[in-house]
Amino acid sequence: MTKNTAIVWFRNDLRLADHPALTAAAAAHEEIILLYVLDERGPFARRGAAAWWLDGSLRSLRDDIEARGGRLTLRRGPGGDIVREVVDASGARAVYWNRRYDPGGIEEDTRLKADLKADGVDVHSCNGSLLREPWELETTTGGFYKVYTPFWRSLRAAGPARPTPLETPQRLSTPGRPPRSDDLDDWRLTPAKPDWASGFSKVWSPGEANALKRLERFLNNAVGSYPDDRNRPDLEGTSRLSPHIAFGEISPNQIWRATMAHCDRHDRDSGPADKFLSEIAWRDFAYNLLYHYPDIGVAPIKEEFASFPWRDDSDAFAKWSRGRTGIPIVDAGMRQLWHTGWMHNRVRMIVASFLCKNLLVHWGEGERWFWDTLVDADPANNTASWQWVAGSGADAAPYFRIFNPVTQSQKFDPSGDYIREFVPELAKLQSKKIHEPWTASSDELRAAGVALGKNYPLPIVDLGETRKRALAAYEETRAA
DNA sequence: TGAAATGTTGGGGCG
DNA sequence: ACGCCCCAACATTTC
Repeated sequence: MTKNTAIVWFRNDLRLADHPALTAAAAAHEEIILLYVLDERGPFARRGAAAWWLDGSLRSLRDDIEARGGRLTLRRGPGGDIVREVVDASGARAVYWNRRYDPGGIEEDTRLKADLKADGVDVHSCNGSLLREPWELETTTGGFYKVYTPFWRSLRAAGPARPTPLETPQRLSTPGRPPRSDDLDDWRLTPAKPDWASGFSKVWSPGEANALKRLERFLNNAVGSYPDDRNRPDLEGTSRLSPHIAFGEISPNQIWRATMAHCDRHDRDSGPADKFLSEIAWRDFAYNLLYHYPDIGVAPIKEEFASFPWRDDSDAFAKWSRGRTGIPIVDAGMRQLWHTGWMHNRVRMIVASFLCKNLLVHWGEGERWFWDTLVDADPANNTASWQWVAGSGADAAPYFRIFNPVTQSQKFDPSGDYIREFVPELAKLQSKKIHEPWTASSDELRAAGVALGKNYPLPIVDLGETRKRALAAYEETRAA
């Protein structure tokens, strides 16, 4: 008869180390079906830039599984239905997965779990992607945290749920007749005709092994200066782990332990480690918010924003999304996003503030653009961060906190080298003028080969006027 | 994880 | 020597 077989359903946890669902399944079952389902439904389906990453991540996972004697089964369709099919076809007695926290994912997992249990199939759901589950950390009054700083204090005191990361299973035994699998090439996750991802592979290497290398490199080279350099888009001051984390090629738990161990050995004070881990913890905080505010992706947390006078301005949005606003730091960020699938976090705040406040375009427009163009698109981070910038989120920046993109640019890209990299038409301008080329003299512009309105746009809005307009709009909704 | 407006202080030029 | 003004530089408040 059939052996004691289990299914491990991979989702945003494309790794073999520190994978609680896999470890539990491997410990209890002779044979494991390792399943990934490409599900194109819902607001958080992988597409665009993230689909490019998914392709690389799955290739890496497949190779790592095969190196351990297993097989990765690839299927396409509604996730729950496909898992059900594979259970029925294989006679598997149990299904293991690491939890999701978005409302659609929770609903699907809950229904599937009930269905399978009713038919005598065991289901085990695990925490594979958070330091602590959203229901684990409570305020002293028994509620969930809505403000980051106390959340972080609580999480830091608690530490991650698993004291040490789980080992990679040495041997993965797949049934002799494994389930039918799609061919990854047939999914065509990478672009062909206009290959907009040609720049991605120069910057990124998806996969679990590369995630670990990236972490190692960051710890050895940059974590010490992280508190100073993390806001500098012109430097390699950040870990650039975000896409690896978003696809679960590495867990926050692994990052926590490795960072602590490294800094114990190398750093007198724990300042850099603490600063870095507090940024990792923002992701946990975003999942905490997504879990407790399931409609964070569609509705403002602060209710007064329901009546905010957002503007419908497809022309301005088009210029923003393609990096043609005439504000150099904004255009540099949006072009970095388009060409590399990633944007420095400081610049994300600047371009988002510009969209929501200077252009008064609804944060949801930006959220969707980021979802399609970021390789690190994350359901919790993306929605929570956009609401944070817009001012409508929990613990959001006060609405009147409006960035001046020129000031931000001068402060965080002092030499202008970040702008020069992504807005080459301005490269010859002096550092003093590159942040606001409209203030340069006609001689300076001519010498730099810049013709405003011709080869680089004039600013599409006046920063001072739109700032006042945003404050007035906020005042309006607050009064209402 | 702001920016701008407004207020305060203190050094220096100058009559 | 003194008062006056100017204006950085810094601090506070306001949005």
